[in-house]
Order: sequence, then structure tokens, then C-alpha cells
Amino acid sequence: MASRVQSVERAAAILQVLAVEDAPTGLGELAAALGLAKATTHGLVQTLRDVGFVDQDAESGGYLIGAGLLELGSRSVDLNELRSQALNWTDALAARSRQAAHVAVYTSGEVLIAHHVFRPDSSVQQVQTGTTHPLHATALGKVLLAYDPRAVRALGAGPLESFTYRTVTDRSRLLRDLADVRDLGWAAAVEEHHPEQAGIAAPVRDRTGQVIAAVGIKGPVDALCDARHRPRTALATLVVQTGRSISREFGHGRVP
Amino acid sequence: MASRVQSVERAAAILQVLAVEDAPTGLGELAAALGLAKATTHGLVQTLRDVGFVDQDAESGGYLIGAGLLELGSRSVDLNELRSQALNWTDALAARSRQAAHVAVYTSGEVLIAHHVFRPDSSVQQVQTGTTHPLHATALGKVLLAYDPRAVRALGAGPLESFTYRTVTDRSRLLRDLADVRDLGWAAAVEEHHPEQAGIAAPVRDRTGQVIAAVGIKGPVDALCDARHRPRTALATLVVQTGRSISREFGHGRVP
DNA sequence: GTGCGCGTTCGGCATCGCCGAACGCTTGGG
DNA sequence: CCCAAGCGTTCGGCGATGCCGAACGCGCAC
Repeated sequence: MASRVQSVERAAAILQVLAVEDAPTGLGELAAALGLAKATTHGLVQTLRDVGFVDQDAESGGYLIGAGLLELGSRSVDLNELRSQALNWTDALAARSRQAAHVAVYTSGEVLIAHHVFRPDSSVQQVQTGTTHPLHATALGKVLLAYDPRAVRALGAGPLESFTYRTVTDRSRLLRDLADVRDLGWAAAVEEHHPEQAGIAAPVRDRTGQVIAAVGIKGPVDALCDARHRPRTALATLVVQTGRSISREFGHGRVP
Repeated sequence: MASRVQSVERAAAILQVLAVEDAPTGLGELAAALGLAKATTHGLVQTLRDVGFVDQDAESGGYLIGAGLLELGSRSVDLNELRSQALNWTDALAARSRQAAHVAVYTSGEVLIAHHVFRPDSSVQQVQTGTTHPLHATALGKVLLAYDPRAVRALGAGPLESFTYRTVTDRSRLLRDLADVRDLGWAAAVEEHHPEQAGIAAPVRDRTGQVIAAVGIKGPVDALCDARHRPRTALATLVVQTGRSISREFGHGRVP
């Protein structure tokens, strides 16, 4: 019978106390819940903070479950694999929508373009692969935000940066948009990042159902939206279907 | 500067090593990754197993991220609150669908009926609130399975129990069904639990977007399905809308 | 049958975890 | 304005607990 490592048990108990609460938990409250000295509890919880399993609220000094613990439950997709699985489907998407197509992942509080297909015309275009974009102002970013708690946490509590007069800078409004994304299964951003440009995006899932990336198109508002500036549903359907097809490459809904 | 609790740091490192792998990790491999003696690593990982943060594969003896860690990221909804928020919407659902309506949560590997509205006719019906049902053979269960990794893990690796000749007992087939649930945003089970009975269900989300419950209807196949035994899309739409309405009661998509 | 690698157990030692006491800061009340 | 209370944080010393090497039992392959 192996002996139990007492301090690890205590650290686990701390995490369980914090998980029950939304608001930051104070050190005194934590110590009382564990029946330990404050100094002991402090050493344990500071260690948990340093390994990223606990975050400390700057204002109150209280503690809450950390982003690093969320990371344990999140799978990072291999970018090379993502590219190779998405390649044919995004080519087809660009061809059928006649717009530029992208595949993106969430990385360090931003959208990272993992793959980019040029708009199929003779216009001058710049390679986007490897570039980063703001989460809140892009359709790809909204998809990632809708399904990844790490992304939402990375937004912080303050106002969101404005890129155009149409950028959603009110956090509550954005959260409402994210709920729409979950209800509809796709996202749009119209002139929120660049004037006269719009984007439509949909989730890419892995075999467990977790959203690991977003796929989307981007182009002029006139092409992506109807006369009332609303995304064209035929294009949204196309993007969603592409998302599902790429998801199937990762085993989602496919017999192993 | 508070000292770091070394064994807690080591335990965290163990979790990080395990999180990267799908397959069970052996003790020797773990010890090598940490640069510790096997016996030391064993004490740490056994402690993590005892607190539920690590599971041990019965066959290989290897270790993997445990269900208890998944629990840290999952919110339990208060059943009384769920009932009171769902009350009016499920009454309306039962009235409009003319079928019995249920709200259910995932608990200990099963579907737990949190709230039940009788089918609005004079038939003899039994109270279902508080009863449990199998995850894999019910529409409510499929919704919970589609969005909660704890539920999928609780299924285990063996064959699924058969209730009728139509029960999906092949795990791969079920995983494919779950992918459909995520793609469509609703689930159905036709004669999988009881002969001549069918169910349609949809997710209920909390304000962060996490699926915390499922709402659904249940009734005779003839009433819920068309001539080809496929769920009626008008009823599915009704159920999905009810799910969204209850979700809004929990703050999903609503300005706080 | 033997060797190897697996996860597990055991006992002893020294190091590290834990504690009480104190610190510095903020807030609220008199 | 001052004091008290409560907050999270730091410090040093002691003893309890974490860690280690060695060994165990099991299963598998040659």
C-alpha cells in the first residue's frame, strides 16, 4: 500500500473548493475549508498558481481555477496535420464561394491562421498563413471564442479593442453573439475588423467532439452579405459543410 | 516570497505529461519524464488516482487523466433552479407537442430526470422525476453524451446494454450518432429504450455556453416520427427552441 | 525455465512542508 | 485622523513526511 502524499491531497482539495465557486475565494476562507493554517494554505495555493492551475484575482487577491487547468482538458491540434486534413476542403470552399478561405486555431489569446487559400481571381493577395488576428472582431475568432473557455478568459474584463465603427466592443454584446454562434453553429463578422470586409466561419471538431479549429471565408461585404448586410445563408451553409468535412478527417462522426 | 511545495509541483508535472497523451502512460515512462525514482513517482500518481485526478487502466496498469479532473471543469446545476427555470417552457413544450416533456441532467453515468410534464391527455402516466435512464439509449442521454466528456468516459469500453432490437450497442455507431447530435444541435432515439416509443432532445446551456442539461419529449413512434421512422423536424425545431429558451433563463445569450 | 519489464511495497533518513508569529496594506468606523 | 480588523504574504525553525534504493510479485516472451 503506497503512502499518500499529503500535500498533493491538500492541493487537490484546494482545487475542488475553488471549482465550486464562480467568484474568487479568499485565503482565509480556503484555509478554513481545509482546516489548515493560513501560511500552509498560502504555500500550497501559490504553488498551484505558479503551475497555472490557479489564477489570482488582481483586485481582491482571491483565488480561482486557473487557465492552466483548462489547458489540461484542451487538445492542441498539430498545425501540419490540420493543414493536410483541411487542404482539399478549403480549396473546394474557396472555389465554390469564390472567396479567400482560412483555417485557424486559438493560440495565446489570438486567432492564428494555420492555412490560407487565395481568393480564386487575379487580385493581388498577401499570404495570411502564420498571421494572427483579434478573437472578438473576426468570424474565425468568434467560433473559437464560442467553444473554448480559454479564449473567453483571454479576453479579460475590460473593453474590447475597436477596429472599425462596427466592431463589437461591448463584452455583453459579444457574449450574446457567442451564444448565437452556438445556437446556429456558425459565426459572422461584418465590417468588424476591416471596413467593407466580412467573414463567415464554422467549427472544426476532433473525434471526441471538441472544437479544435475554425474554418471560414472572407471577402467584400457585397459578396458575403445580402442587401441588408446580413450574411448569405447559402455561403454559411457551405462553410458549415466544410467544417463538418474537415471534422470527419479528424474522426468526428466517422467509424474508426 | 513563499516557498514552493515541491511535491505539488511534481504532481502538476505528472498531470501535464498525462494530458499530452491519449493512451495510458506507464509508470517507468512517467518517472523518466520527471527524472524521479519510480517509487517516488508511484506515490505521487497513486495519490492523484485516489483524489480522482488520474485514472488507471485496468489492463495495462498505465495512467491517464482522470474523470475527477474533468469534474473540475464541469458545473453542476442546482436541480431546483433547473426546475424553476424550465417550468414554463416545458409546460408549453408538452402542450404544443402534445407529448410528455422532460428535463434531465448527467449524474453518475446516467440520465437523471429533473423535471417531468405529463402528456396533456387523459392517459394514465407515472411520475418520472427522480428516475434514471441509460445514457446511450435515450435522446436525452445522447445530448448529454454529445457535450459532456464525463458521460462518454462513463460508458466504458465494452459493449452497450441492449433494451430493444433497435438499441445501438456498437460503441462506434453511437459515437457517430453523437457527432450527428453536435452537427444538428439535437438528438433522437427511436425505439432504442422502449418498443414503440421515441424521444427527441436538445441541449440546455448555461451563460458560459456549457451544456448543463437536456430537454426533450417522449411519446409513441407514430406521433414523433414520420412514415419512415425519422423524427419529425417540426417537433425537433420545437424542442431546440425550448432548449434555447431555457438556456436564456440561465443567461445564455442574454445581457446580464 | 529464465530474464526482463511492469507496477507495487517497505523501511529508514534527511529534507522539505508546516506552523506560529509577524509584516504591510486596505478599509471602515469612531 | 487614528485605530482596529481583516486581508494576503513572509520568515525561521522543527519534526513529520516525502523520497529513495532495494526488493517484491506478476506476466510475457524467448
